[in-house]
Amino acid sequence: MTNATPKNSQKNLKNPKKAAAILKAAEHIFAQKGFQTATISDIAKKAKVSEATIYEYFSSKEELLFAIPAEIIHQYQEKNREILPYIHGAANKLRFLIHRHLGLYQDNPDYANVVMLILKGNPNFLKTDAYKIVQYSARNYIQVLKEGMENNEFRPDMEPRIVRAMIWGTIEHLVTRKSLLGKPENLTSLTDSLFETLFDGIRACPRQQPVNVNIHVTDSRQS
Amino acid sequence: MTNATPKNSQKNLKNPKKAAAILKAAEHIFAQKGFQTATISDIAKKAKVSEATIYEYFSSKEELLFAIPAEIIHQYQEKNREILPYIHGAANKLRFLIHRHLGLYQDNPDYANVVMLILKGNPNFLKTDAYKIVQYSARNYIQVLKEGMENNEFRPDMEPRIVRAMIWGTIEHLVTRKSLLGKPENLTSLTDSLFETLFDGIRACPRQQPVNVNIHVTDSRQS
Amino acid sequence: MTNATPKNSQKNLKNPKKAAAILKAAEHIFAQKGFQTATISDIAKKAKVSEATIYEYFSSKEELLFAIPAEIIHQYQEKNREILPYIHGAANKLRFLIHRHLGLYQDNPDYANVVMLILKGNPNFLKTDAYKIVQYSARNYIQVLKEGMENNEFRPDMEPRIVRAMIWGTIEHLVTRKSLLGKPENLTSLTDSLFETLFDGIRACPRQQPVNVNIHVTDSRQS
Amino acid sequence: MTNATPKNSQKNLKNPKKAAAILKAAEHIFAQKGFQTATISDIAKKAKVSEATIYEYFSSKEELLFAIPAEIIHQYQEKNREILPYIHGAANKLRFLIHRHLGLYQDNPDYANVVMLILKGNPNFLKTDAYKIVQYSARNYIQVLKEGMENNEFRPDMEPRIVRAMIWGTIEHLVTRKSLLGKPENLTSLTDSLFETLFDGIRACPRQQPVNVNIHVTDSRQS
DNA sequence: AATGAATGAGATTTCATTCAT
DNA sequence: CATGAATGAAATCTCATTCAT
Repeated sequence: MTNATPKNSQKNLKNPKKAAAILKAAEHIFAQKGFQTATISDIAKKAKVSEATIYEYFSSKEELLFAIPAEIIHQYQEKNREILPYIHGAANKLRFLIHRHLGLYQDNPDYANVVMLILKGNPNFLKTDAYKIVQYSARNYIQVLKEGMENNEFRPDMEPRIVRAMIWGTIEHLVTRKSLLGKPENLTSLTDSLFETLFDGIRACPRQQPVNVNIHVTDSRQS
Repeated sequence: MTNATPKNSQKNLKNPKKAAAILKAAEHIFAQKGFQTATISDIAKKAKVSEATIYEYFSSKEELLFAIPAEIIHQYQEKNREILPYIHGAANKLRFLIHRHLGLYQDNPDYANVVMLILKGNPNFLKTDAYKIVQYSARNYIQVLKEGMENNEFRPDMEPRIVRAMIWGTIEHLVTRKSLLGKPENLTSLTDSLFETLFDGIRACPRQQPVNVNIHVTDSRQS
Repeated sequence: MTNATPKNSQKNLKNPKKAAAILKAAEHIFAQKGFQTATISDIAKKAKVSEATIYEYFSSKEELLFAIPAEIIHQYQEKNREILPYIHGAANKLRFLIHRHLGLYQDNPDYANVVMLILKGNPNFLKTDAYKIVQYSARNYIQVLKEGMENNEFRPDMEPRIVRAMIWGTIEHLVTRKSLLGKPENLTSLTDSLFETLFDGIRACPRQQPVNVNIHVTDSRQS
Repeated sequence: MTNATPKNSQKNLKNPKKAAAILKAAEHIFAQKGFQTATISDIAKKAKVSEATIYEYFSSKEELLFAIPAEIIHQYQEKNREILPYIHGAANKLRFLIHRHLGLYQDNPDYANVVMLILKGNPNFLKTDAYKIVQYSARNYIQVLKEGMENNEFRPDMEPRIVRAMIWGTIEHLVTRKSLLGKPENLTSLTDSLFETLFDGIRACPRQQPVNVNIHVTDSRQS
């Protein structure tokens, strides 16, 4: 029962196009119906393969579920890695990460559903390789936050873990709401609000009344 | 799912002690095993009643799940309502709400599991009465935030919905992490970090706003 | 997975009549179709219960199979134990045991099929409690054989284990043939042939031992 | 099951080496796991061919199973036929047959497993050509037994079919025990015990009390 | 001749749920 | 009220087998 060599360790097995089609179908069906309610038969139908074929590519329904994030996250990370160096300043980088993060879910609503409503509640997902990538992606934030502290862009007494928790938590909260209620129609447009609030806090500016300076120019010259 | 005539509209039906025992058992078993994996039989065993008895009190497994939050949230709200008036200032109220919120999950880890890992992912929960209370509880935050804006404790350009999303998101993120990874051992001790970060932001040298200077030049020279 | 308390340790669970009906049906269907070919559905239909009910009484198809011999062997043993004391002489007892043994299978052809064609080839059966009874029943033979050796009914240099193997082997061979080919129509009628051959061997002119003759010569002649 | 035009009537089709390799692999895997549990995939892996290739040589899993005995029995028979004429006396021949029979299984434990635990319980096997050879091999015994009766080596009232059943039954019983329990480590060493018991029976020698003969010599001569 | 890839076809098993007592 | 007993209804997963290359 303890398979040293799991049946399908690499997803590239056999026909990768078909594997991708199955994954896409699974993503959609799971997003639509949830994990338990969705059936392999549904997914097979959508992917236009037989149920048995799905098992040629993924050894169980759960493995199929866990395989969904891999590709999408990989590409997401890749692009981040590519662009980040060109952005100057930790604050700008942070804003970029948030924007990308929200964009990821905005552009892939099925994926958002799967992650927020299904994967997040599944403790087994934590043991997954896909989860490793997620963790890795979390480190991006920490790096940028630390960079900002060294830079003097961010407060030196900032606690990166709390801040990251705030960012992720907020994003996940917003994405989940959108998944369930459809409410924040547009996620990426919230980037700035989120970023600014995070950056400047919510404390009222200590009443920055303008200072009035009266300058009286007296010309002592005799013209 | 929307039962016109729900079998047991009031949970107080029959023996309320037994209903509570069943709920407590359900909370524990669901927290332990997840919704699908948990069986009515498990819950019946834990509650020391027969499976059929559970159906005397709750009309379905899902209704049983959805019934879990009612009592605990009710008491939570009650206490909040009771204490809040005695706290001065919106900031202090906000800090209090955060502390209570974290405390709720910290003190009820089974409940935390059920909410974060099971209920949050179940779209049907939104149709529930129990969810109404949750929504109501969200309004507390909004009220306090608005109070703070009117007070001039919070910035006038603050967006309450975003801020509330940040608070809830962060809290849920932390609680979920604790549920899954056990990691932030102590949740309530994070209250201040969270609150301060939210309040003051992460920008270095905050309040570095330029001073507005009105220059009024009066020229007494005779031209 | 390692159930300390197997789901249905005692078959008497619930309605013993129903359990017996299921067993009888299973015996018949298994005998007819073999283990793999037979389906739970077949058995359920024959027993006039639902498939699920079968699983209320027996936790798996294999357990159901293994449960078949228990009752029948128990009664067989019981009767043997009851009668044996009234039979005089090891040879007679042995003949009786053989007769009973053949009779058991002759009177229960379905049971014979199940044992000879299915159970005998299933290594898991050896771990079964039912198998313990079978072993116990084997000891009957050994006892009687030993009794006969002490009695001087059987040769002192006889090897009980070989003889028992011969008896069991022959019986099983005959029963299997009957199960498969229907050939020895009547099994019990072979008791005597088997017993005699075993008893006297196949050597021609047995007991051809030289006769010892004491010659006592009395001479009445007058010398 | 009775294929009018069996796909591969002669096993020598194509590459006979490969056919033999597949058969050897099948023998091993079937012996190890049983018929149902063993998969074509297992066998293919062991034989280092693809699953499809197996179907080039054998038209079904069951045909593959049934093909296992052919070669081994053929050689066994061949050798028997070769040697038997050189053995004098039916008793010696019988002893030889028993010895060979036990030796066959002793030297081929996988084969023993397959025959005793799998083939014996499969009624379809009886329809097989391979089974014909087995039957033929049984006739050897009958011939020798009859020869012994004509010879006056064996009792004239002996019943060859019973005796053959005893021999086969005993052998199969012993082999099965060894397959399942590993118990009679060495099978061939039991040849003599088995033969002697069969030959001389188990009856104690009838207390050969010496016969007293009184000879009274009377001399009627007149001296 | 050999095989990689695809699938048809079911059977076992599990529970939530019901109902008669 | 409480429950023991019965079951309906599926869904996952497994392989033997086929076929195009």
